[in-house]
Amino acid sequence: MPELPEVETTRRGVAPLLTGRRLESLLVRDHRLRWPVRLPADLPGQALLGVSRRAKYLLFHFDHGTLIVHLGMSGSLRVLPVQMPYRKHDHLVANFTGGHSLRLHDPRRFGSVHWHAGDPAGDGEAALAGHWLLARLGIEPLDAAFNGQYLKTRARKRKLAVKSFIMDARVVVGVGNIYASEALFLAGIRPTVPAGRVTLAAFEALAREIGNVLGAAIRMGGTTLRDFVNQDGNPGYFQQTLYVYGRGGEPCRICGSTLKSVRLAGRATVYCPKCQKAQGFRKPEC
DNA sequence: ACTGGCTCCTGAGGGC
DNA sequence: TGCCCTCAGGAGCCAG
Repeated sequence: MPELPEVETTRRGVAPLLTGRRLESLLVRDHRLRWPVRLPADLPGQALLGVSRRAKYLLFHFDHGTLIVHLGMSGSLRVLPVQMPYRKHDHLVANFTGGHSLRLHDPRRFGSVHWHAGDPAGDGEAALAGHWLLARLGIEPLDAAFNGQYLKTRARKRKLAVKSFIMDARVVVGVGNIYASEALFLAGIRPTVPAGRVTLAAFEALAREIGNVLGAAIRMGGTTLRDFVNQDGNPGYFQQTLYVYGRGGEPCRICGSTLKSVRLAGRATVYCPKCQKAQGFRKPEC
C-alpha cells in the first residue's frame, strides 16, 4: 500500500533512470484501472523531461503533456531491462531509449493513469495544477506552511474525527491510515476527537509528528533505492516501529495499556486510551 | 457546506 | 492441503 514516502521513493528511483530518454513504445496490457486508460497515439516519440510528485500522484512530464500516475493501494513501478518478461498484473509497459522498460504493476487496479495534454513551458504548469484530479488537493505535509496554525484554521467548526480530518486530501495530502494513526499517537491525540475541538498546541504537535514520521520514512526509503531497479526490497518506511497501527488488543509500547480498536469512516483505527487524550497531553518517550 | 457510506479489486490470512 | 469467508485500503462520488 504505497503511502506518500513510497511514492516519493519511487519517484527518486525512477527519475534518474528515465529522465532525458525518449519513449519508444507504449503498451497498455490492461486498460481497466480505476478509470479506463486512454493515452494519445503520439505519446511514443516524446522525451521525458522529468518526474515530479503532487500528493500521491506521480507526474511524468513529456514534451507535449504529462502522464499522471497513481499507484492506488497495490501499485508499483519498476524499471527493468526491456527483454524481461511481463509479470501478471503488469498493466502498463513504457519502453524508453537505452533499453529501460517502465512497468506499472497493480494487482488490485485501484491505481490510475491519465494523460494531460499541454507543453510544460508557458502556462502548462498552471494548467496541470487545474487538472480535475489535482485541482482540489490540499497542502503538502512537508511544505513549510503546513503547521499547527494551518490545521487549526482548517478545522474550525469541523465536527468529524480528527483522524478523518487529517486523512482528507483537501486538507493535507499524503497522510494515509498508517501515518495518521502513528502521528496521532506520537502527538498524544485521540483519533475520535472532533477536529474542531483539538487545541492549537495539539495541532502543532500533530503537524510536527506528521512531518517527522513522513520525513523519516522517506529518508529510510532512500536506503532501498539501490535495490529499486532489480527486485522487491523491503520498503524502508515499513521498518519504522509502529506504535499502534495493526496492533489493536496488544499492549501499548509506552504504558502497557491495551490498545483500543475502533472504526472511523470505515477505517481501522487503533489508539492507546491512556496515552491519547482528547486534547493531546504528552509526547510519549521513544 | 459537511459528513458518512459506497465502490472499485485481488491477495492474504484465519477457521475448519 | 484446500476451500471459503472476511478484510484491507485510496480516494472520488453521491445521498442525506
